[in-house]
Amino acid sequence: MLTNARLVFQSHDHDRSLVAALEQAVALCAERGVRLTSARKTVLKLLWQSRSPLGAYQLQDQMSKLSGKSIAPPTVYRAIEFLLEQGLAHRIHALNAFIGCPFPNSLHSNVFLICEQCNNVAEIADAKINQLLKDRSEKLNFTLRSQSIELFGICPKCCNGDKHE
Amino acid sequence: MLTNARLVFQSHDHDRSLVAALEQAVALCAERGVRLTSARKTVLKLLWQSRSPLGAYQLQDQMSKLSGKSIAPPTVYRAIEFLLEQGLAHRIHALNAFIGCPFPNSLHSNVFLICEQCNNVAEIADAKINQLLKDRSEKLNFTLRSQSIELFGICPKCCNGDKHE
DNA sequence: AATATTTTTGTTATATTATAACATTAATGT
DNA sequence: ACATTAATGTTATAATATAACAAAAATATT
Repeated sequence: MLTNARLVFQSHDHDRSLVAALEQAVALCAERGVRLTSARKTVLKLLWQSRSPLGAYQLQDQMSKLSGKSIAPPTVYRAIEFLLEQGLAHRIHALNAFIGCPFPNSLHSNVFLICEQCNNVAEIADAKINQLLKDRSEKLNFTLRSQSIELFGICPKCCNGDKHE
Repeated sequence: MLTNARLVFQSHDHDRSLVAALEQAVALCAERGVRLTSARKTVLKLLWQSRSPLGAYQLQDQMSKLSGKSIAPPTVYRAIEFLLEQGLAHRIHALNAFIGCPFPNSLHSNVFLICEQCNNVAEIADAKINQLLKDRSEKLNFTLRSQSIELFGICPKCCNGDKHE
């Protein structure tokens, strides 16, 4: 099982993972011949800086502040669209919000652990989960193409009495 | 594994399952001492009549037509809220749409098979899936409280060349 | 380098989904 | 019958997302 849960649900050097994630994104885009433009990079950076998912309009606010000029929704949504296509970000459907993907180059399962208290989100990539869902689908002659698995609960940090963050 | 997939993804006597579902809902609400009012019943009926999930504004349209008067969004959303609370309907987050629950009185897992072609949705309740997700969560000290599992793909009916419905 | 082509961004407007707040009506309990 | 609670009606608006077209920037072509 691949996960960033221990990282996300604990204090850690967030700046370092941000830098690493951005470097990886740059490399991946170069490799694929797609353009990680400045708007796209900014959105990715903002998503990474936040441990919890950000909505499009939160991103819009932050981008406006950063750039000093007003940013329209389509700008944000286009950047998000690109990042989703490239697997650099994920959409959390239950929250209408977005989050940076911690392992963009691995085949993974879109399994998210969402803390209802601090709103932090960790991702799991687990072969067994994938296999089981594939098995169940096949049994019903359903051809599985993609999945969205959102688990809600309380993260270890919040469980231990920490009030917020 | 409990599922309505074979039913949903095949031709079947839809009216009969509708009647059965409504009867069960009436019984359940009586048992719990909550009121299945006419608005709520209408929404449940509409959700059941449709094999694919309906959005709030689709429900609004249909309710308006049925009643001959215009229905405002809050009316629809309140009915939906009630049905969700009672476990008589589910929200499909990825579609912002709602569907009747085929087994409202069983502890189940909120696993949905969503056909990308005909939009029909089947539900699975599977102990093994639940257990596995619980295990993974526990391993990461994450206290699982609820889940939303949405699987996208092609249902057997559409796979066999049927174009729509 | 100049031009054509493609891709990305800007801009305006609007569609879609969802809820807040308060008035009214209906159901239930006393 | 009256008080209380629950549900619905009504109006307005918030929050999320996209369509359509113009402008600019990057890339490819000559």
